[in-house]
Amino acid sequence: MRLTKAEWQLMNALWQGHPATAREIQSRLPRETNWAYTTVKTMLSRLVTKGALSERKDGLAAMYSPLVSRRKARLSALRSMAEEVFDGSVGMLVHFLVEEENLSPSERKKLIDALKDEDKGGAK
Amino acid sequence: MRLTKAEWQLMNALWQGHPATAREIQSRLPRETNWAYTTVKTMLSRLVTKGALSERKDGLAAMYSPLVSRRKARLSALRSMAEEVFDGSVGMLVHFLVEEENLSPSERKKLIDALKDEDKGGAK
DNA sequence: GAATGCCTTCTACAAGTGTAATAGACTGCT
DNA sequence: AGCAGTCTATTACACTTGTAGAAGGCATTC
Repeated sequence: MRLTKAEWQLMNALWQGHPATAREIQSRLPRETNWAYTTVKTMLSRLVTKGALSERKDGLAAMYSPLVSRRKARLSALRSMAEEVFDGSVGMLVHFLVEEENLSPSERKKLIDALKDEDKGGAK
Repeated sequence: MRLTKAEWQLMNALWQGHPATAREIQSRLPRETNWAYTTVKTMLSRLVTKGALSERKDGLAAMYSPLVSRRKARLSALRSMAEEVFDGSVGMLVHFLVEEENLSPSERKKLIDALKDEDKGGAK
């Protein structure tokens, strides 16, 4: 499931709360994103076709819900990026980030803690 | 400079060593990528147009070189991803990765070391 | 019951991508 | 001189993406 930038914007809006109407979604988009209502609808339909969203009729209007969790979508995006950009190595990706991005001391601390927490989180 | 998957493959091949001819580049592509020579050429031309590569005539044949460093391309890809997928927060991206991906103990160790190395690397 | 407003589906269209065939040039052999 | 091999540039074509207008259906309200 490869999402484009525009699609991420829609999905992000959806994950914020669902089910939601096209109107609601439109209103949740980043301010810069000034899409006509029908543009939003077109995009949403395409996401439905792609299997990323479900569409349920509620009276006249359609209610949309994500069919993939944000977590899974994120994982899959990162995996693709590792694949294409970091010779398939997630480890290298992380390492690059840690080296290149200026993380704040508190962020560093949190990360170190997370890294030390070897086999805790059941959230696998 | 937004690169597509196919374009990353070309660029990766280029960064492996440059300048390089289209033939060389073609031979360095991942095995699964079975592009006709003219396909490679088309892509390369498009990358030249985009400003990602330079093309220099050497006799009949063209030699290509990257105009952006791999590092910069990677940074920019990660920034976009953070933007679109992690509410603009690189920190969140890293954290997500560290939590979700099973890094090997040795990778963890390397990362912790890198994180502790607060103000070392001049490679900023 | 005619106008207003909101929703839906259909259609459109330009730009970007993936993928390549074709045809024209030049090089080197025989 | 002519053929084989290699390059290049041009052209093509289907699919995807971004962006939206148009037209038709139902509800609300004068």
